[in-house]
Amino acid sequence: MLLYKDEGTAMIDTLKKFGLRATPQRMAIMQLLQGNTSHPSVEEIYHELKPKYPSLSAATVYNTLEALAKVGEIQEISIDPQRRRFDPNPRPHCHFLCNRCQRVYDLDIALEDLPVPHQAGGFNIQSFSLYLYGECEHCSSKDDGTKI
Amino acid sequence: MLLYKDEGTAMIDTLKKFGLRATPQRMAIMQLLQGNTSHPSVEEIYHELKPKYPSLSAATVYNTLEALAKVGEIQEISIDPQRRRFDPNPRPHCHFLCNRCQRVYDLDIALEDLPVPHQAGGFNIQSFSLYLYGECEHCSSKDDGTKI
DNA sequence: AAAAATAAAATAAAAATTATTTTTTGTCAA
DNA sequence: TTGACAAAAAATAATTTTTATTTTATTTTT
Repeated sequence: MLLYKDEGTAMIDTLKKFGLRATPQRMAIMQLLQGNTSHPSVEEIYHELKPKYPSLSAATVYNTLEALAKVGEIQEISIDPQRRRFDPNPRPHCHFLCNRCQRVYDLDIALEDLPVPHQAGGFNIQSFSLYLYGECEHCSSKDDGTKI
Repeated sequence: MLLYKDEGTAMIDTLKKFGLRATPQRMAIMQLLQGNTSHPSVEEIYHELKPKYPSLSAATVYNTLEALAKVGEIQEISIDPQRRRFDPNPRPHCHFLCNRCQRVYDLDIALEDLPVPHQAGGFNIQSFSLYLYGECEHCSSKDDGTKI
């Protein structure tokens, strides 16, 4: 889940555990994700790290995020039709997309209690996502239709 | 909802009702969507209609789908992180993405009964989607890991 | 019926993603 | 150890998806 006290070594251990190499690029991406609740896109991560890692490519950001998602350290969320977003918290939880400012928020709704079957109409259900849409507090408070 | 007995005139009426012009491209796209349960992407629609409408562009498919979604005649679904998909049935219902064959299916789970609040943590919730992931019947029946 | 205004289509451009190539890192035998 | 080989990851290049701009067509107004 990317929450380490002794960041450096713990991140290396996590990567090693899954047979992944601890490259500077990966470490930087993991560090950026640490406790990040903005659900960044590849572009956002790339843009933020590029200055410090001039050789970094967007493809590497994809590779790293996909690798981390594959082993369950982070999760990909597809609430935003425009781009893929990622959440460093891999535990199933609910997400909210503001129709005005397009920000994605975590929402504390207990998904465990949702009556979603494991089997329905011949489909073998392994996981699910609940995405909510509407207006966030900031945007709601602005009655002139502008974004925050 | 794109289910017309007398297709031509009914589609024209629907478009007129929303102040949209009944162009050949739009009619063709609406016709293709009629009763279509495959949740096609822009590319799929474009590819299918291009032979009959050689001047058709992908942008027009986008424009039409977005226009129809805006007035509530169809809905956009973001279950597939790889591309935008569309459903001619605009009523809220559940979708299932097969992790193996990547097909999207409609699922008959009553969303009305789901205990999703209208207000949570300062967020004003206007709509929601429930996306399920797993293996479809066809893929499950193949135990060798291949797609159907 | 012609001019202006609006809407929609297509083309062109940009952004997002994937495939290929290059570079780096690790492994194993000499 | 160290040099060749293999594996992994990074970067570049290419493709695909989406958006912005321009062109064409339709409607409205005179």
